[in-house]
Amino acid sequence: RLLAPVDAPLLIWTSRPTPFLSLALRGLMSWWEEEKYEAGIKWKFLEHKGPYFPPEYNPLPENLNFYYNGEKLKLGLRAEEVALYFAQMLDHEYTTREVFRNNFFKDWRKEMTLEERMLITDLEKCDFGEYHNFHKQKVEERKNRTKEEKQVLKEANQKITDEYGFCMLDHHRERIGNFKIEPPGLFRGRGDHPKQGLLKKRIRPEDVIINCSKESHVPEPPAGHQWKEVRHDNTVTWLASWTDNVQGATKYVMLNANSKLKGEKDWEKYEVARQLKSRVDGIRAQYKDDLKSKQMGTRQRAVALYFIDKLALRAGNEKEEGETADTVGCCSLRVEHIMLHDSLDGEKCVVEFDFLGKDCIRYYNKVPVTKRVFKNLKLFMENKQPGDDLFDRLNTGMLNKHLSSLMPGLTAKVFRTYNASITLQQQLKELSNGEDPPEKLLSYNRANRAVAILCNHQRAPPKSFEQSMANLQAKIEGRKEQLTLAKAELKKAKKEAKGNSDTKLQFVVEKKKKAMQRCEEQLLKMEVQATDREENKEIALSTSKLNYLDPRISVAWCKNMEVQLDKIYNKTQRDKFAWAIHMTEKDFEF
DNA sequence: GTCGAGACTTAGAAATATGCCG
DNA sequence: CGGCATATTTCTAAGTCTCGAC
Repeated sequence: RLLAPVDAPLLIWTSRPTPFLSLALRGLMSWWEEEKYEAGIKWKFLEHKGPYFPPEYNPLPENLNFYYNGEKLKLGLRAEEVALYFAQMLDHEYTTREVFRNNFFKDWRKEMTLEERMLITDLEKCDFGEYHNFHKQKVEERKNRTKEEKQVLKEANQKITDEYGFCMLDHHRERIGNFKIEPPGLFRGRGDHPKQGLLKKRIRPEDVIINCSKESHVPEPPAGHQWKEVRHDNTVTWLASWTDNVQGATKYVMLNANSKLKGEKDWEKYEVARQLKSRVDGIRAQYKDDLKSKQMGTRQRAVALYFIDKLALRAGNEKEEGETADTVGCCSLRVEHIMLHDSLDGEKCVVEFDFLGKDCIRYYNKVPVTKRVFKNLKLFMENKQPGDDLFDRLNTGMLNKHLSSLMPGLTAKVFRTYNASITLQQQLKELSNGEDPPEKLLSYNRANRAVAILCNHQRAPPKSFEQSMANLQAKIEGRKEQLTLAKAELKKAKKEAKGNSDTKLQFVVEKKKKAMQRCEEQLLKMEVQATDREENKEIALSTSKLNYLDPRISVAWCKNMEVQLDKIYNKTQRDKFAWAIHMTEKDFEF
């Protein structure tokens, strides 16, 4: 375990607690300048108002009807509410899926009265049309709200945030990340999820555990209700929790990313990754050596580590079958997920990966590997069925146990952080040659993009992508014409001014020149933007920026390149990375 | 060693806000 | 100044990893 980040300013000031404490107490110090608590203790004082509950169900107007088999039918309140969840989603592809429909129907029937259940036995015979239209109408109304109405709503929301969105943690007033209890609805899993469509039930105060300090004012449950439990556990960071009925998982109310608790953890994460930097050569030498081991388990571990390091694959924990979509990571790869090519496209020993990873995002890649890795893979695949585990003698527990013996704090995911950050740093060095601001930004985005590609961070292309590209192209053409015109005018003005000492004419030349240059600049800016956008069509940059790239690399780059920080980090991101912005100098090296 | 619960980070989609252009 | 594209925020699912019971 790390006690303190490697090159952190001196944090442990136990020898002079008084001035330190008073500053901290008065809120004059930033958290990254404060002393840390002993291992495992996350806070000494925690006070909050409890989570915010969504409004109760508001019954539909009397005149709205549901039809079963063409017959008008008045549903009871509970059945009506759940039916509306489904009706609201009718425009979504989800509601056409067999699994979604069956799951919904099964759970919906549980909410029905006995009579309703006797009657309604076939989802195909259900007509939610009026519910659906009612919902669409509501959405339309929401869209058409006047400025004044929007303002009123905004203020009401702000009031809720002011009251429930903050807590006191030690001497800091901190923003809470998700202080709103998740509203009920139909479960929307990603990809081919076996539980899609199941009813996600309404959470009541009786389901919620509150965590706060003993000496704090315990939050009041909503009128007429009780909390499930109030506990005072300062070894955890959550303020409230409940169990989700669909997956049986615990959900938490936690602090915002700009908080002390989250920030410290983030900082520590990058410090561990930097430690890996200085040890990675040795670790690579070792797993290369392990490829020859007599122990099959060791060899499998070595190949897995090779993939995790080279391709930034996730660890790949086992998953409970039938509970989630069928996705894999490194350790859970199956024989069917890779194909071996002795030679492909002029390269030798090529492994072709094709599998669904986290969030059912497809990982597809063709990678040349070393002979030894290739031979090992052949061996691991011998006499196996497509559905068998590739690494049958390995799991994430064993892998991480081994890693933590190589370096304290080292786990599989540290390689992702390390490789992402080091790639950004290298790319920024290679790509940036002092140019115009838009070109510098393009370089930054390209470096970011290299990381996003490494980590396989994808997105659905924006709906209006083609249109917006075409618009931009048209604008570029327009600007080009304008530039030609501007150039011609400049030439003309120069000609007129030549051999003429009239300062007025000289002045005109200057003016035309400026106009031409401005035009040129704008054209360049647009062309750069077009390139950037095209390259970014199916790549999501935000995930790596937020979770994998040591912000100090970016802050140092901005300082060196004289780029405004807000060109690469928006307000939220600057808040989250305040610690890095505060402490980073030009010479920072990851 | 194995297993499941628990706690926390990482993820892309969807909703909402912003701002730009005619 | 309104409509639309883009940027930001919100939402919550889906991972990783640790720990304690057996």
